[in-house]
Amino acid sequence: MEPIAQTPGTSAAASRARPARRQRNARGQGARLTEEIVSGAVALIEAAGTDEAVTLRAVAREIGIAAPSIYAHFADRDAIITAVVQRIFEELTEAVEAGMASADQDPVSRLLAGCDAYVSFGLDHPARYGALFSERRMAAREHCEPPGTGPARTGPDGKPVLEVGAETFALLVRAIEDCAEAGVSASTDPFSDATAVWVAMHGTVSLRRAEPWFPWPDPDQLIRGYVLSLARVTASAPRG
Amino acid sequence: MEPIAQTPGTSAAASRARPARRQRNARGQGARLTEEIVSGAVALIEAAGTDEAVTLRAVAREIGIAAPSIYAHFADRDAIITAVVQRIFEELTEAVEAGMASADQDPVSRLLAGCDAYVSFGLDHPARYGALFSERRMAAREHCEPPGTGPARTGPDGKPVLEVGAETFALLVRAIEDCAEAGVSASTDPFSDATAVWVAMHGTVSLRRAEPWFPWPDPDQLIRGYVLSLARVTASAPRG
DNA sequence: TGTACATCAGTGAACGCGCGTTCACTGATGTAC
DNA sequence: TGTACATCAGTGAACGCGCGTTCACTGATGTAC
Repeated sequence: MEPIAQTPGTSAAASRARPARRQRNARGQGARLTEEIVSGAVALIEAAGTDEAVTLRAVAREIGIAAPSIYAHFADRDAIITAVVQRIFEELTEAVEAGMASADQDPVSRLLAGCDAYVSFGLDHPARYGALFSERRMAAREHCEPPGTGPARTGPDGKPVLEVGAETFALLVRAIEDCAEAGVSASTDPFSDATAVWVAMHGTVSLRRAEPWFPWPDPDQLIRGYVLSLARVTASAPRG
Repeated sequence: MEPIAQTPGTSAAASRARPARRQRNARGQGARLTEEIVSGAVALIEAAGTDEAVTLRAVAREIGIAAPSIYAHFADRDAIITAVVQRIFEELTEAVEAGMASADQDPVSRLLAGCDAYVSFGLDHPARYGALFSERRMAAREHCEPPGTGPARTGPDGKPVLEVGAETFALLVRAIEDCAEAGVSASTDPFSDATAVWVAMHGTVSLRRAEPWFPWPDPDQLIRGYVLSLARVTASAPRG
């Protein structure tokens, strides 16, 4: 019997039978394990509902390697968390882009669809979303950048550079700009108005998760009401 | 030399010299330690910036007792967290009440002052505020109430009963009701509008804490803009 | 007023656990000659 | 084509730590007689 390539652990129920010795990656493919470590960490977050579950040993167990093997790919636990947050922000950005792409072409519909996708991502994947703004993630960031790096850095376009979640926020700004250019929003400062919309969406997701017993209104209605108002939309979207 | 009564540890810098044997509480005063445990836990949260710092041993160290002594007062760690959250919500309610009390008598001023106090509490005490909505607190709640307790419970007045933070939220609802009754708000559903304001305030505090590098606008202006709009205030406040 | 005793408010040692991290190592894969 | 060797991609045992929790205990405080 020849050894059979083992699918990397996709079960976060780590208490199953210890998997057989994993087949090692081929010569130049060591970086593949880097991705598996991140995926394993995300699986743990999803299973436990919190990024507190991401420990070196738990991740190693999850993907069927020995714990010290991680050190060849990440300096420490915080580095894993940082990579996980980047991965999840990419997923969030993709979700928002997909939502916008599936909407009608008019800018208000696209804005609403994007916001709807953001909130839906947060409500459908509360553990993932929570990891984006968790205390552990903040602790991980502190390791990366020493204090006194200076205030908001600005990019080549003169606008402030967002460190994480930049792409996601940029989609929102752009969507409001499109509305303003199309004459269906009175926004004169899309960046500020996008900030307001972001605050409302994050508050919605975050509070709903923290207070599930509260009689929350339907998120769709809420989003529609908030977003249209905060993005200063003047013309109603084509169909309801 | 007689033993000197020791002030309960108010220093969260737990690495100081081990305090002398603490003087025990008098006969019927055992409950006093219950309060000290909660205070010690809050001090740890304040010092570490997160409620992850609240462990039985750390709390015991903080207030100068042996770890097992806690079991006479709390069933486990989650029970401490639950008590801490109650304590902090009381503080938040007091802060909002104090803010409202210091404002002018007109209802819009009182509403704005209350909201300002809420946001200020969150920004000035991020660790405390964070504990109110943390993942650990959610985990603690799960222990308390078994699933299937049913949906939103209603109190004697027929309104849904908020489990934690009920008083704080009630202040907000009342403030909007007062505006509506005084004819300076078009709100026909103060509960829903208070929910909207709550979401905006929580989003503001929560995101600011998670993304300190972002070029956030002045919180006062933001609150004023959000609250007046979301609470459907029709008349402007007396001065600025 | 004196004394035996119950109670209260804790203590100290110990358990088993999972954790981050280190260290020396293994053994398959590719490469130089 | 064969063989010695370097490299890569990991492993396994062990460390010291802080944790939640248990257990038997201590010793001051109050109370009954």
